[in-house]
Parts: sequence; C-alpha cells; structure tokens
Amino acid sequence: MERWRALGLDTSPHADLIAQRLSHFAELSGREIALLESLAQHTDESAAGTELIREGQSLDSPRLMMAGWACRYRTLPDGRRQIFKFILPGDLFGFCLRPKAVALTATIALTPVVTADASPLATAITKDAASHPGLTQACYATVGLNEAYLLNQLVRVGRQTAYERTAHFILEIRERLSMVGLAGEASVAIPLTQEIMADALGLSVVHLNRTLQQLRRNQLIEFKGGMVRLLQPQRLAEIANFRAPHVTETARAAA
Amino acid sequence: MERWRALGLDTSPHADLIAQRLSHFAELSGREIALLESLAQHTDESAAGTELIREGQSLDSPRLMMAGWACRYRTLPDGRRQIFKFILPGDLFGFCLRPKAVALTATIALTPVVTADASPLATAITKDAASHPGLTQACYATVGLNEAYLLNQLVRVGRQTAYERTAHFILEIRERLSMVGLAGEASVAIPLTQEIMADALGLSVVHLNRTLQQLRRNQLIEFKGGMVRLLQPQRLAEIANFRAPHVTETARAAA
DNA sequence: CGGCCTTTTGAATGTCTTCAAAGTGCGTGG
DNA sequence: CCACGCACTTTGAAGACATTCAAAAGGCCG
Repeated sequence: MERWRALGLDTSPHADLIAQRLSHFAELSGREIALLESLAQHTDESAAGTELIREGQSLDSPRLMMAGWACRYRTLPDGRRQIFKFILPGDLFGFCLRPKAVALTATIALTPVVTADASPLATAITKDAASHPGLTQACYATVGLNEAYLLNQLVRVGRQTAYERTAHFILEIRERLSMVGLAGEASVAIPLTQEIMADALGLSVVHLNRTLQQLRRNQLIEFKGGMVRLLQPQRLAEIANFRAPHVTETARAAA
Repeated sequence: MERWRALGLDTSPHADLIAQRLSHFAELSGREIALLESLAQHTDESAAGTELIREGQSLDSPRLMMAGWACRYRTLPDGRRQIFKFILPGDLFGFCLRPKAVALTATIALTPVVTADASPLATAITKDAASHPGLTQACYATVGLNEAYLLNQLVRVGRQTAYERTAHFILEIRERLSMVGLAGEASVAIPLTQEIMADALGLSVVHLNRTLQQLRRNQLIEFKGGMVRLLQPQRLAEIANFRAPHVTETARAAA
C-alpha cells in the first residue's frame, strides 16, 4: 500500500489544484483564488482505507482533496462492491449545496490522502454568492460535471464491453487529472489496484486484467506500476466513444 | 403504442400528483399547494416518441410530468442505448436549480404524455425561497432522491445479476409510483416494452424476457400487458437487496 | 529471506448476447 | 366482421463474453 509515493503521487499538498481546476469554468478574482488557497491551512492526513464519510452521515463539513485518491462506493451484503466515483486531487467531496443533506454513499481513502476543510468555500457561495461570482459559477459547473461523470459511468457499465469500458475509464481519468495539471496528453498515474478498478467498471479482477493485457497487446496503452501511457489516444477515444462533456452554456472548457 | 389507455394509464392530468409527492418530504402550506395545482393550467400534450428535451439544450424551462412516462437516455453511435432514468407522473424534469445549466441527456416521451410548465415553481424556490419553505425543502429532497435513484441504477447495472436487477427495478418503480398514489402494495402498471426496460437495465431484450419468465416461474411476479403484480414483495426485496433510500435528515418518509 | 498483496495464467463454467424465426395481440382497413 | 400488418413477446440454438476457482509468478517491505 506504500507504493504510491514512488509513483510521483507524493502526498505533499498543492494548494493551487482546486484553483486550477475551477479556473476552467469561470474567471476567478484574486480574492477568490486567495480564498481557495487559504483552505490549505487546515488539512488532515488519513491513511489508505480510512472512511472519510460514512453513509447516512450529515453532509455538513465539505472537504477538499489536496492529495491522494478516494472513492464513493456501495457494498452489497454478499461483498460485491460498486464504486461510483473516484475523488481526485483538487476535487471537492462531501460538498452538497442542499441544506440538511445526508451522504448517499460511503467515501473511503484509497491511498494516503490529505484533505482540507472546504467550509469557507461552501459558506462563500451559499451566504455571499454575490461577492464570489466566479467561485459560484465554477462550483455549480463542477456539480454538473460530476453528474455528467456519473452518467458516463452508467453508460460504460450498462452498455459498453469490457474493452471499451476500460479505455473510456482511462481517458476520463486522464481528462480529469489533466484539469489539475496531474496528467499529460499521453500519460497518467493511476494509483489503483486492478481490484479497485474492476469494482468501478463492474468487472471481475481477472477479466479486467485480461482486458488491460488486450489493450497493451493492441499497442493502445502501456501500464506498469500505476503509470498508464496512452500510445494512441485518438484511437482509444474512438474505441471508447469518448467525448468531453458539456455542462454549461458558457463553460470555458469542459475538457 | 395505444395500449396505455387500456392500462388505466389514462392521460387525464391529475393536478395533485406533485403535491402528493412533495408532501412526503415537507409540510406544504395551502398557498404552496395552490401554487403546485396552478401549474396544471398550462399543459401540453405530446405523442409517444416526442423528444421533450434535446441533449445540450439550455435548461431554462422546467416542466412537470402530469401523465405518462418519459425517460432520459443516451445512445452510442452504433445504436446501443442506455436509459438513465424514467420520468413518472408527478416528476419534475428539465428542472435544474443551477443557472445556465444544459441538458446532459436527451429526454423523450415513452407514452403519450401531458406536461405542465413548472417555471412558477422554479421561480418560487429560487427567487423567493423564504416564503416557500416547504416547497424549497421538498424540491431539494427530490434532487437528492434523484441522485439516489441514479446510484441504485449504477449498482443494479454494475453489480447485480439480471435476475436481481429486474426485481430491484420493479420494486423501485413500485415505490416511486406509490408516492403519487399510482401503485398499490402489490401491483404496478409499467407501460414499457421489454426493449425499453432492457435498455434501462443494461440487458438484451431476449435475456430480459427470459429473466421475467424466471421471476414468474418462481411465483414472484405476474406480468401481463403492462400490469405487474408482486406476489411476494418481501421475498423480492430480499433477492434484489432492495432498500428505501434516505435522503435528508428529516425526510418524513423516503419510502 | 520470508510473507503478503497484487498481477497473471489456465481451465471450466455460467451468464448473457446474437441471430433467426415463430407466436401473440391489437388496430386498421378492406 | 374478418383479415392483414405491425409491433411486441417468446422460443431455440449457437457462440461470445465474462466469471469463478485455483494456482503460479512477481514485487515490495520488514
């Protein structure tokens, strides 16, 4: 479980990840950026496997993922698990603008994580949206984008083959991480065991393993030790029917 | 396509469906209920197959489903289709509280439908929430519940067998319709072809057909001409791992 | 070096899909 | 009123896709 550090997935928090991400959706003022960076002052570290949010827990303390990966998931009584969403560096989680909301799923850390208290951000856009127009717009766009990712997930799992699914998943992670500068055009660090990926993709570990091998054999990706290299991103996108989601009328870039 | 009327799925709009549904989530004042019922004054009818919302369309005219069924879906280039959600009588759709949002999916009518303009409701809770506390709370709860249904859908499709999936689906529809008085304890009208259900459940029509037969053979359901009778609801819920979602701390009843 | 987690492999099995065709029910038009 | 057409459901058979079980190989840490 301690291979992550070696991957360049250092746990050193980068205070500007969220500013970088939100800038894709709205122009942020200097004060807004300062607010985002100030969140880094109150951080917590948690070990891999820590339950960050319990199912049913009241969503009153929104957090920002500063470093590491987490996921939202549900488990059936017999142990089958479905992962709904991965929470990446720069992502908000437990962040719900509705009052009195309750967590619909549990959230656990998949790697060691550093998280920050995001309630100043929540307060800014709920109590004083007028003076934070950029943050407000960007956070709303984020909510929309999250819904779009969930729908993508459903299409993958419901209607795509293992091969397409896996390709699509890698592309989506690459896209999301590149929004915070953590992925290049053609390579991503994905610090997940194949078991975890399988639980997200609705596949068995064994079959996911074989599917990855097939993608490798077809010269589409390299995948060693958590580093994925996309050898033919364009081809991969065709196979996966991958397309960048459009969330608002004016989003500056939804990709 | 004109079998629906025979099913008791008459297209006569019932102005109180949404009031009935929202009452499950908050106490509504007389004025709030009046507002809801006044929505029925501006209705439109659309034939089955009509595209009610185009993907990418600006979400500026929220609507209320008064009668009939619709769905949100996406199609892959080769024709495979995934249905994300069914829109039932009493449901809001195209209803997004974020400004400048855009439809992430298309919405089409599956039966003849009657819809009403819901913008007075949207205005009430965005411009003047303070005087509509019940509506506001209930609509927020609705948004949460919709997310919960989407997550259920993902679990079904990602981790459940065809048999479990189908059982779970029927129970969920029964639950949702019973909130608007359109389903009894042990029976529901589901005006969908098996092809449509299959597209929601991520199955082929043929396999769904066989799965339904298996549920019948096992004395769990009867299913003739769109009417589903649950012979052993309790047993069915066990098979499907069905449980009613909990959306807010104080929801009066999420089932 | 030894232990544990993760990845990989093989083989058998099961689930689900596909293709093709027959059966059924309902509305329309003759 | 019956016959026909069309959409939907049902059936059979073959094959593809994915899972399961079991075990071996690889990598990392103490």
